[in-house]
Amino acid sequence: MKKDVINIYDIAEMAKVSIATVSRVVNGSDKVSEKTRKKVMAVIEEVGYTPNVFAQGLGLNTMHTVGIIVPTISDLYMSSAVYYLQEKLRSYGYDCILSCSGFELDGKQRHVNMLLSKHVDALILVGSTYAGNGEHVKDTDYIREAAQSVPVFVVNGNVQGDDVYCTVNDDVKAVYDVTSKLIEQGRERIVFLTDSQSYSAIKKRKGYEQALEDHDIPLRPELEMHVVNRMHAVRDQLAECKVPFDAVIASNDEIAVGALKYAFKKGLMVPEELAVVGYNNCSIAIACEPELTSIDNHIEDICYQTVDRLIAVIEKKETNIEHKVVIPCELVVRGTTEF
Amino acid sequence: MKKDVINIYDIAEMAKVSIATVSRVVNGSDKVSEKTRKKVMAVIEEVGYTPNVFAQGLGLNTMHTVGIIVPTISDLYMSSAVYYLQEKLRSYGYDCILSCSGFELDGKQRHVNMLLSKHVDALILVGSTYAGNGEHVKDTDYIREAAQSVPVFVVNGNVQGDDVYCTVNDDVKAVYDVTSKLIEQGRERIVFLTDSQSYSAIKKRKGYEQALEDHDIPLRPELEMHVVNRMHAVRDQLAECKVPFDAVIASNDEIAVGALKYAFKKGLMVPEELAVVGYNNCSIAIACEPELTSIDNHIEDICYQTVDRLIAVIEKKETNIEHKVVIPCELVVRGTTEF
DNA sequence: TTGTAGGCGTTATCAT
DNA sequence: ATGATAACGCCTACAA
Repeated sequence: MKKDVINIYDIAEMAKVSIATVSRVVNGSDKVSEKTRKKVMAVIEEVGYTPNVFAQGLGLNTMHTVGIIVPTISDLYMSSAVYYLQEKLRSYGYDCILSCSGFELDGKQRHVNMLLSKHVDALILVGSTYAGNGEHVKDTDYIREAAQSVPVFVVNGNVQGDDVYCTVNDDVKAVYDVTSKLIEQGRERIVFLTDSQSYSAIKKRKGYEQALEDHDIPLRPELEMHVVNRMHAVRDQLAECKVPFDAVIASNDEIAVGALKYAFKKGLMVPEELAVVGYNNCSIAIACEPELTSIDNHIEDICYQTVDRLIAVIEKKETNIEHKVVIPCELVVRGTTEF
Repeated sequence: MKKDVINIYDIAEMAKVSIATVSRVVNGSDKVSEKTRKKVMAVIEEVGYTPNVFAQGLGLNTMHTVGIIVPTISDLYMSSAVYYLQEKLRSYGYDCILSCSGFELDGKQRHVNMLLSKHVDALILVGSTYAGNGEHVKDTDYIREAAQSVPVFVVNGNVQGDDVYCTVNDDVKAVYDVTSKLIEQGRERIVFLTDSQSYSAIKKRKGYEQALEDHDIPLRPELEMHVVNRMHAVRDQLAECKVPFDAVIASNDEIAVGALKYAFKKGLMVPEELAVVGYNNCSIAIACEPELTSIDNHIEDICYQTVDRLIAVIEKKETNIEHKVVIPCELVVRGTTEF
């Protein structure tokens, strides 16, 4: 019982004009008399004609679609990023094909190629995992290669290359500032927790280390811990830490809540005996008690910035688009610190 | 610096065969001699040829793409559903176009039509919001209309119609069972909290009311509260409740955590003085303290069921596909109840 | 202002 | 087993 698909010839016939004229009307050309336009529009409205996107795509080699790749969408940070991206893209008339690549290089490459073969107009990679860890430049070669076909935009990661555009947070400063605040309140044994070696994790660590140095506090390797991104795992890993500590800075809110659970289990007062700072300011930050002080990365701004530049590149063919835009973070103070 | 796009004619020329033969090789036809196949494949590999999807789409009228519509992706329930859906679809060689429609009828209709005009092979609507509230059958007419063009699959919602397929949870039973358990432990004043009038909210309420009735406990309208889906709002709304209560069943985990925050503010012991049960068993359920007893809806199963049937319908043209599949829920017991 | 015709890259139906 | 050719539906010079 499929609806009969009607095409431009049908409209042309019904309106007693040529298909060229119908095409002009549909595409808003000004070379059509008002009278014919009205006539054609009437027919189009009546039968509810929409141009066949495949045929359009074939000729123009674009379907007004951009590919969005995330490691996983099942994560509050990623999903809100995708939300803002697709909302903004849609406002410009673009659809998004979503693809979850996982965290492995192999998967990333495969998914990039799959989307390229779909002739998307641009590619957006969401998450600092796509920026590699800075050690092996080769790990991001596939991005530069993709950018030879289509402009690539990286959200929260920095990758250098022609036609590669990045939007990142000022993570170094954000962590530097909050670490300094903790130090100035007398905390000296501050734990830094992260679950990856990604671009943004590295920046956060840098801010942490820089703040310690600038306050003449020796770095203690035991306090920089690599953890698994699950709350209970973090709690248990902290319990095994041999040295005492009085504050925790985590690279995301889940990990921070893990630290909170550690405090709860140990019977430590938060924030008096242990201060905790999270990252991303997602809804988990207000689900716990006390509620979590967290660094908000203004993901909405990042996404809008990204899409605006994307449109400028692919539609207006603007050539002087910034390759790297930095969005500031904001410290949202709640109950797990004494700020 | 775009890469030169090479097409089937180029391959044909380089391999000294006709385009028809190239097409056969690409599509794995068995009417090609092993020798020519080798020859053509060699050329294809060498130059890295991939068929133009637009041209394929134009001829076959499909691009192996399904449209997924969610009210918002920025929600743990929706995002994990989308994760499982797209993962499974991709394993079958299908891509997904994602679309966030909001909760209003108007937006839903618009987004459905937009995806239809993209000639997706099927449509998946995620969330019971698409099932209407059961009062106005007209509210789901747009779904039946869409199903005239393409099969429609509803995740967690029940809509009747030709070529409309639904996968839902056994919400009535899940809530009935947990309510009964609470009653059997001596709780008599059980609050039921929901933020919508959706299909699944209605089923949950039904389970709640049925359990009370079966245990000869009078329904109290004051205890069935409609709340805003934000933790602090729930907390404050509960604080204004005039009648006492000793248990809360919430239609999602955020709302349940709101109840937890109410207890914390009032200084009530959980679960001794107030038991709390959430729904969806998302990561928020383990972020709070005590951790939340929650009803797990096995969203992974729902999604896999959905995609399996989708493939059966659109590829194998099977005709005896179940229009409604029910997946059981599972009660995950944690610290907010005395089960 | 309007119409004609060629091209976009496949797939599929014929012949051969 | 292979090749020639007609769709598929649209856009857009170029002609009128």
